[in-house]
Amino acid sequence: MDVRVRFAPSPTGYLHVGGLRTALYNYLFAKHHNGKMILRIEDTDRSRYVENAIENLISSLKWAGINYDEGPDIDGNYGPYKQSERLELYNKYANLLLENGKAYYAFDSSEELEAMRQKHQDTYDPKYKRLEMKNQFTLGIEKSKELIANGSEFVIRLFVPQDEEISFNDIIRGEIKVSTNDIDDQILIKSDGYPTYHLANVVDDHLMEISHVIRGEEWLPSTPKHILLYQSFAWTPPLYAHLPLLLNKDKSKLSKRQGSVAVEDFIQKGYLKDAFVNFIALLGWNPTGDREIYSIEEFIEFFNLEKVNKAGAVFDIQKLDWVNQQYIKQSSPELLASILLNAPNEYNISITNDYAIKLVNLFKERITFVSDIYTIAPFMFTEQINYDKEYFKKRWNDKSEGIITPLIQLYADTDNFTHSNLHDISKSYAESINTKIGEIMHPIRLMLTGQSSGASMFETMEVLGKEKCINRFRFFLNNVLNKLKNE
RNA sequence: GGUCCCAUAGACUAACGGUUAGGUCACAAGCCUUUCACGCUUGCAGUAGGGGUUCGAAUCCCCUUGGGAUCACCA
Repeated sequence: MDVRVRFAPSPTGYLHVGGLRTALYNYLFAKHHNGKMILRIEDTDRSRYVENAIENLISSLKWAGINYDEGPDIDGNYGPYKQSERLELYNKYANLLLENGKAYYAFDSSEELEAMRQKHQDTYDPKYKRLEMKNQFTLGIEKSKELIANGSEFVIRLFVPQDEEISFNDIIRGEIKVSTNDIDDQILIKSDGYPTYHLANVVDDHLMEISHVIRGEEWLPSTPKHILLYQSFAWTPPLYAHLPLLLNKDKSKLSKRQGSVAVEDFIQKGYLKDAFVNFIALLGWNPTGDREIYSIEEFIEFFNLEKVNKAGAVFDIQKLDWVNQQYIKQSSPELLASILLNAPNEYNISITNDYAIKLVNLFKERITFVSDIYTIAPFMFTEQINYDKEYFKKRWNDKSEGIITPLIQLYADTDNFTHSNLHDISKSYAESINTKIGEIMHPIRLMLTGQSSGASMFETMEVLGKEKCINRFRFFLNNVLNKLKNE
């Protein structure tokens, strides 16, 4: 069997991280089996139309490297790939069900439906009461057709039989059985002529020859309806795999209320694509359990639905950040430099690629995001050094000025301003005056950076360059030191 | 409330029915070091509870408890 899977989001504004995980698993599964992945846009709710939503969705998928084979922007033999462009199809198949007695017309207003639910509120039974409402059964087929001919609004509902058992085999969860007595007479075609998810989904999956439906667990309760639809059409249903949910800290379904859920938010925060994908892939599935970092090729090679977990997984930002750090450490300086150069920052200077490469090499072991360099090392971008009183008290003592002044002259006298030479000069100087190197490192860092800790000092000096270092030393001694002492 | 799904440490997870229940994040300590990180080492911490089946159960079955999803002319 040819593997054909689909990711079928509705364009409600942005791609949810749960959606990305679903898309990713579809992609990994398709690639693993040399199959095809389809992107289908489920835009059958006109009231929820959002400008640019499809473009956002696609750009987030592309960012993550999920390259589907067919979709609204990639032609295939099963298009169109937007449901709003397939309306005749749904109506055609709804009519087929009507003719076969598997579906029927109904004319209830939203007020009447509301009243019906109110009436059965005590038993909490909101299912459609076929024999109590206004439809083809209570009005008769003649009257129904007359109403439609006269322009009455109508919907088409699925006729759900009594006392039958619907069962299907979920790849992740095994056999699931539900009685038809628990299934509602679902609306298939809305009064605006658009299909609901259930009809459109089944018709499209069939016509697009989808072999495996891999989707979120929230769809599990409506899968029996879909099976019933397949049976009503006498079609063979696809295989199903319902993925565990991504969860908030409190174990509820991951939602906007408890933090970012839009993939674009994570892009904007500066997560590396490969890191984010790596983290998402391992939420609910792990090929071995003793590795945390995999390439996308390895994910494709190892992916299998059978090993996907059943229980939901909490989306833990702390671990995401750790994964991102791992990727920063293993990324090329060129890549990191280009990210740094493109990251927004508050400094009105333009830095060279060469300088950016030096910066990422210097700081990449102590950042979570590349752009952190701008916040942890302002002294690399501006001469406006902020000298903190607390740091001064911590890193400067009565002897510091006497120790540092001659050393500055030694630095000024060398033409070889490399970290190793600076280290040698400093070390032999410290030995000559019989002091520990820490006695000179701390004051130097304070003078140059205003900070009490940070990256390797001599490497920092090399990146900064001789001229800036000497100027800052002198400026500090002449203009800053007395102020700090007197504060 | 009905229906369905789920249950290994705080979080992510591994474990043909046979392991001292393994790895990772977080947390703690130590080492490294000019500081802070990185790294390394060590530690803390788990099979929800109760019954079965079995020579043997985290693993299979049942019950309880707990959590979640879903029940729209939204997807």
